[in-house]
Amino acid sequence: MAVTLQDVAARAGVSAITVSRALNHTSYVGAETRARILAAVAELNYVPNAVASSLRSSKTQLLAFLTDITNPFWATVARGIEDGAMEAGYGVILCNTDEAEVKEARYVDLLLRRRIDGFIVVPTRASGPILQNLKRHHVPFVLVDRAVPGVAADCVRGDSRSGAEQLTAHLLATGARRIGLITGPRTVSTAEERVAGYQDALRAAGQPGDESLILYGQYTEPWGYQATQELMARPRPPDTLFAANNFIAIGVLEALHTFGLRVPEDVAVVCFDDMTHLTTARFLTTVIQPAQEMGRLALRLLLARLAQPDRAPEEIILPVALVVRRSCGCPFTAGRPGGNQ
Amino acid sequence: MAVTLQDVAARAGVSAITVSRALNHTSYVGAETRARILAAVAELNYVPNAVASSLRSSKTQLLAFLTDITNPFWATVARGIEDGAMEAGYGVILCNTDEAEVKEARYVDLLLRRRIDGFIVVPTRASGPILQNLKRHHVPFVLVDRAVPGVAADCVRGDSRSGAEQLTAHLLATGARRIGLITGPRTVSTAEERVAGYQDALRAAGQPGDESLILYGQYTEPWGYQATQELMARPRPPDTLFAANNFIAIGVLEALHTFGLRVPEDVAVVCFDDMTHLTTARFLTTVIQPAQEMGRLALRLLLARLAQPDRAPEEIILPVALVVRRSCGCPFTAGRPGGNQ
DNA sequence: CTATGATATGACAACGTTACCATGTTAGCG
DNA sequence: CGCTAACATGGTAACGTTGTCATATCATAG
Repeated sequence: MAVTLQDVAARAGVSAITVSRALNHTSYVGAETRARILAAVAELNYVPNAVASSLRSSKTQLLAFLTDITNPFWATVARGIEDGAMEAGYGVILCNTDEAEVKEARYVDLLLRRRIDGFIVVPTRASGPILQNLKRHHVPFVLVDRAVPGVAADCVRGDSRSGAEQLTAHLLATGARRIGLITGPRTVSTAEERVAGYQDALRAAGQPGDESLILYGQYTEPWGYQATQELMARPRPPDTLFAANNFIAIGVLEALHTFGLRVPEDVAVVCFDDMTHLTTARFLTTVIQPAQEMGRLALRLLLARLAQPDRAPEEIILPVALVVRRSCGCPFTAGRPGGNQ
Repeated sequence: MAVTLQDVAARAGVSAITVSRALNHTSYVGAETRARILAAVAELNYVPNAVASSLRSSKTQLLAFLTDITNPFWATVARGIEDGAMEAGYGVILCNTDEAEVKEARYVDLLLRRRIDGFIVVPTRASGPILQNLKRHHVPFVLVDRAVPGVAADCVRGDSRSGAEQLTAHLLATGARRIGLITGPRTVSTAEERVAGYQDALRAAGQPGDESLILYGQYTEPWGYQATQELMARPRPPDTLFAANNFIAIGVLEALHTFGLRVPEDVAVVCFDDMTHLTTARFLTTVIQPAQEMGRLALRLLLARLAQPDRAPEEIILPVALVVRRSCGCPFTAGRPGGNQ
């Protein structure tokens, strides 16, 4: 049915290996021969069979990115990965894990069978066993955004702690008294790091800090909504809300809206992660992480490891940027309604 | 290096084929033998090699979804596809085409080499040649959201025309006089269908309709922004803006904001496509398309075609739903600030 | 008691490519 | 002029699985 190397070879009057070499530039091939081969390829409409090639060479030239691509932040990271991968001759399989270990494990299994060359993973703390599994099978992987305790691996992440500290310090400097922090699950390192940064800033400002203002939950909109309701219903509600990621921020804004509270007049709001191309984003004071860059670097680490499997694990911590816009209600933004960015 | 069927077979004291059959439930295997095989698999940590399997059986059990996954709408469709695929034993490769034919073509090429079993594509009109290429290679595909003239294929799409008509009729019924329509590129069928629906409604209302109020462009935020600026700067600006998709809507809102115009007090805004979990969404009057359902159905069509390659092309047109919220400024929404949904 | 079909296992070859080894030709160099 | 190295091409086998054909046992039906 399908056209094979043999067919092309026959048509060009050479052997199959020569055709392979011509197409893969893997050895010398005479100029004239090459021309004849290319002609035959075009005439027969030959499409190389990567499956056979992979079997023989035990390289699939495929990488996988496991994350919740529903979140535009990760979609952007994916973009960074993809661009670089394409350039290096790799394809990328994007897998929607929904941050659920069950789906994650299932995908890893599926991809191991497919003999994927390498993984880029946005892990949770529960990913440990899954990553160990990858190690056992000697499949290289790189972590993005989050560290996993007990797993030494290449990793690219933003400086959550410092970012949260900057954000909190800014709030304190411009008059915030009680800052509610709505963060993600304890199983995710960034959730705790952002808490740590928040506490760093309070400590530096000589404030005691009220433990009850810190709510752990999920990195989701419903959690932002629910936590806001809870915080604002208290006898002494916070005057400022710090959402630990973009989805939480959306829930926060929504909840405040239903309460009839204005931002920033009644309550100031800030968040972590940006949501480029979302109206709310141009309004929110936030800490921006270089998403695309993150992807690009993760890919670079993975390629490096593919080339040299036994190199020492490398951890890249990317600087983050505080972007002050209107939602925190501070006076510094007067005159630039759209915020910068 | 890696454990193979042979190794497992040796350990279990049977032949390789028996192991294959035991694992794939593809023929009779004695209960005791199966147990021994499964034990051997576990002890040796055997992971089947799908590459070899694919080569032999000429089925990869892989599907691809080509679209701009950066758009949450498509990410949701992807979810629908994935869920069903997983269930049917297929993996899905998500590919970010950015709606650019160059990337689309490159991916198709890549995936044809990999002998993907089938494609689900969100095409543009320029996709014609690419789809013809798929046909030439007898690789099944299904279109989503958009028809491509001259290409007979399975297709799932929303009823854009009717949706746009409903939306426009609602606006006219509640007092809109001049409705600016900011739509996508002429190369995308939905962009024109939404225009057609808009015109249907005007005609039905006995209104002449002002051609200059219809602006074709891109399905992107910058275009929404730019088009809004242009429309609102005119001597007789529209009193209502109809954004033909979610990204455009975001640009529209942003532009109005920089103009200092309030929604809906100064200008009413409606759009097509929903943005679940976005604050702006709960505020916008919109036409909702069942994204996840769309994906699920597209997958079902593809599976049907895989099972029976020569069946007649099927086109599924999904009903869409008008959801009235606050942004259109009509009185019907009084008392439900959050809108429904 | 034999025919029939369900049960259970195996041998062999093939899928389409590339790794490895081999061979020959030509050009350059001492 | 013989020797090395770059250039050019081919043969054979192997990657790990499964399609196809073959064989054997056993129970049940006629």
